[in-house]
Amino acid sequence: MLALSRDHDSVTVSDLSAELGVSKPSANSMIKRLHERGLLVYERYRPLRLTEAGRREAALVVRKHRLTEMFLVKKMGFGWEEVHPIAEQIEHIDSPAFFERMDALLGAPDFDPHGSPIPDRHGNVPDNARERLSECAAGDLVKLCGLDQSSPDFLRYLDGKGLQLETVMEIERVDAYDRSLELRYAGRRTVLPDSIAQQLLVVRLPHAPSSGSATR
Amino acid sequence: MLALSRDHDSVTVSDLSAELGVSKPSANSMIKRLHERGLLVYERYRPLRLTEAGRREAALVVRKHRLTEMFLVKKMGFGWEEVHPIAEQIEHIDSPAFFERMDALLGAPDFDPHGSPIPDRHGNVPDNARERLSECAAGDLVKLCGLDQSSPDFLRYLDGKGLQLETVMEIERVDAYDRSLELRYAGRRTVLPDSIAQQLLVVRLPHAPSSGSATR
DNA sequence: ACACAAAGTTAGGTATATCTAACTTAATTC
DNA sequence: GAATTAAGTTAGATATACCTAACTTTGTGT
Repeated sequence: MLALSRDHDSVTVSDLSAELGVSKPSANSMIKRLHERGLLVYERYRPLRLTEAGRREAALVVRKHRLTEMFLVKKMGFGWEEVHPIAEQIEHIDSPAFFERMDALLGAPDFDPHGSPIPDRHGNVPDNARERLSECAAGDLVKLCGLDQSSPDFLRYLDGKGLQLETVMEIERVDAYDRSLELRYAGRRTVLPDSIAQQLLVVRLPHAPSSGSATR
Repeated sequence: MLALSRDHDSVTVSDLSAELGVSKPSANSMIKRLHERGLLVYERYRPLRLTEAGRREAALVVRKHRLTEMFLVKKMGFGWEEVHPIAEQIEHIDSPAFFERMDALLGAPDFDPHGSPIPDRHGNVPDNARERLSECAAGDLVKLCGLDQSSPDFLRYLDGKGLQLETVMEIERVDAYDRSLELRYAGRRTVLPDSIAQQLLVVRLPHAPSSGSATR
């Protein structure tokens, strides 16, 4: 529900049934159960919305998932492309102490290894203003800080380009016709198609001082 | 099954049903399912035995459980009395890579935080010759290396006595009547009742050289 | 405003895992 | 060795989570 409501503001029974790989009647009865638990707003034939309690409960599961991904990468040496299926299982472990310990060992991180925000223990999601790389202009200096999608293939593609979170990139040129970007970062020069740039979330940095001008 | 077959050599339906907290018919049908999967030997009205395949499969779950306990204690800072319920959940995670990583980070330990042996990745259980503290005699020098029981209360009791795995103890005196033991270790002198000593597994060490005699 | 397609719902069926109650087999005691 | 008791099993009920097929509602296009 929470994932689907990011894109479309209201979610349909069909969306859920497709997402979960179950029939529509099955999705329907799950929805009714969640409604009885007060986690979503349900009226027959109407689109669905999470209640605040539902959104919070979902965010707490997301918190466990993303903390786990971070732990797997930072403390256990996994690559960012392998952690999702493991975290999907561990997120269902029922032990507040376990996840609190992870959080503490990681230094209470705000973002997971894919740059997605980790909700706090009350279900509030930290939000930083990020924009898509595809919306930036030539001359901009930006830092990669999130991904719109985290499929293993995509992550390996980025690995192949030497791109990681926190990589600082300078946009050299934007092609007027296909909107592909020519970038310089970490001593390389790369061209990314617009389709990829749309999936990369960045923060804009103050422009690099070309001559030696101290900040301030 | 595996846990129960440690004590009694053959296991009964009632034992299992009591252990699992389900009715005997439920235990019975579980047993039949395991029999169909070739994991245990079952004939109507006869006692049960694990097959070799069953014993191995069970040992691999125990491996995951004990590796997890070790990881929680050594890498995440939990106390030995808190890890069992968490490990009971994590042992069911389906990810060979996850447990391999744990094993590697821990340096392939042979024993868990309670001194119980960790089966290897083929389901073989390392066995070291251990005996009960209650069977030792005055004058013996022993090292605590395992527990027969690991309930949180028992573990906290041991914490209170300053007893941990690897603690080396000298047996000062064994009471002829109640068989309680007077011990010296870590700068303390303690009396343990026989009921406790029966639960402590130790290895016997060569006697302390009272005068300066070099080993060899 | 009506028809029609898409989405949502209900009804009813199947499979599974549990239970209780009744029955069968095995083991023990006199 | 027969009777009694404990253990094991079968039969049948209940609850749950899914399914397919049939039906209802909504909303859109002409």
